[in-house]
Amino acid sequence: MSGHHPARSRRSAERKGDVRERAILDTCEALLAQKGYDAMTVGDIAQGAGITRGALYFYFGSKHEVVAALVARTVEQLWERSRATAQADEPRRAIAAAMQRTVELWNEHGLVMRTAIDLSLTVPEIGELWDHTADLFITAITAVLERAGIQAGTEPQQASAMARALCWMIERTFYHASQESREKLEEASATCEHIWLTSAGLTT
Amino acid sequence: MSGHHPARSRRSAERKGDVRERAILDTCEALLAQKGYDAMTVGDIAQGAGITRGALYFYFGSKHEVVAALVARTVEQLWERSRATAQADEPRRAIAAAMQRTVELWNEHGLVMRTAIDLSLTVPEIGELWDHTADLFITAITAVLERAGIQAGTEPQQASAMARALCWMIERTFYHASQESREKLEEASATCEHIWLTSAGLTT
DNA sequence: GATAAAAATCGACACCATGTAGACTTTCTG
DNA sequence: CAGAAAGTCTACATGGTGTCGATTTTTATC
Repeated sequence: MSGHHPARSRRSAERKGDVRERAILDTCEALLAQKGYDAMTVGDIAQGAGITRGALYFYFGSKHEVVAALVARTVEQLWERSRATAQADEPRRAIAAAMQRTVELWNEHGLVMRTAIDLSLTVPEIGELWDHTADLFITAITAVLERAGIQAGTEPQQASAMARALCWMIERTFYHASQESREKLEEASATCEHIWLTSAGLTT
Repeated sequence: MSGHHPARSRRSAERKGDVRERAILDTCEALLAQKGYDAMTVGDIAQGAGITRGALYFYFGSKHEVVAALVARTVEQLWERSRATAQADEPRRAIAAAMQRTVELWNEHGLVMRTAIDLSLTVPEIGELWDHTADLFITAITAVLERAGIQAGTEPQQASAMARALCWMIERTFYHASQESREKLEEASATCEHIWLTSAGLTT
């Protein structure tokens, strides 16, 4: 809109391709919601993004790469938010906060997160992304458990192993609940929080 | 070989097709282990079973149907064994027994169970099979929790919801552990058992 | 054990999605 | 404005799925 400013503003740091690339990922996300991964064809994505299949392959080498990039984009947001969250807090409070944050994550990005989980096996790159994400959560949970007095260590009944199991519990429970409704998610969250608290020995 | 017995033994209650069908499922299971679902082609399965693709389609309508039948075959074994297990027992003992049984299940059928989970989304028939299986487990866990004194009901902190979360925890934890090694599975089992016990209020 | 129906098998084909290749057009850059 | 880089297109090659009709084998029956 009416850019009457001097030369410098001409800076097109934003290549046309950057816009297209974003459009592709956006379309991919939308189609994922509409038809699911298998039914979604590369042609569909291209069409949605306003180009042909051939052009799409200029940006991504395969259907897998497209969705991997989508997962990467989403997961990076999660990481940023995780990093931004100070987690030095009293255990009970930390657990409540973590669950609250997780509900938000699944509400906002449930679709892509479910897709990431579903494709972890099929698309190695996505598998790594998701494993890394899980590790972040496991580390965080481990820290809370230890601060709550659970013995540190990797034996079956020590913090590390318990955190892993709790992480998978949350992942799977939210995976299912987020497919149903926000209410189910809230309930699932409450249940997971309760089990986490109990496991941490924080039974009131 | 030299069947000099009377007429009756001639009973071919076993159609040739029954043998083939079994061969197809066996081959499918083997290939699943070798190359995974995506890489495994219908031609591969047919070849392994000693027939051509065309012949395979006489038995099953699609690749999906083949693997769904394989899952069904496996899952029916689980159900039988579940039914055979008397579960009226003191909670602590019941939990230990259940986990023991679950380890055996995953040791024997881990591959097919993982496949079932992976394809639950893609193949509706498999999804139903697995949902039903999960329900059996959830019901069983619920019963144990209630007998251990957890309040019955479906609110977030009551037996039913907790059982669901615990079930998913076990599913996911075993899913990952069974991909690694038997030792990991044992450890995972111990961890899950510990969390289950704690959640049931049976903390020694 | 001959025979007709049913069961099983095959090979060829149509279809569709993926990914590749090369020519062409637009956009940047000096 | 000219050349390079970025972006786009159409056409094609490949490979896997599922269908079809013809054909052979098995099974039941007399």
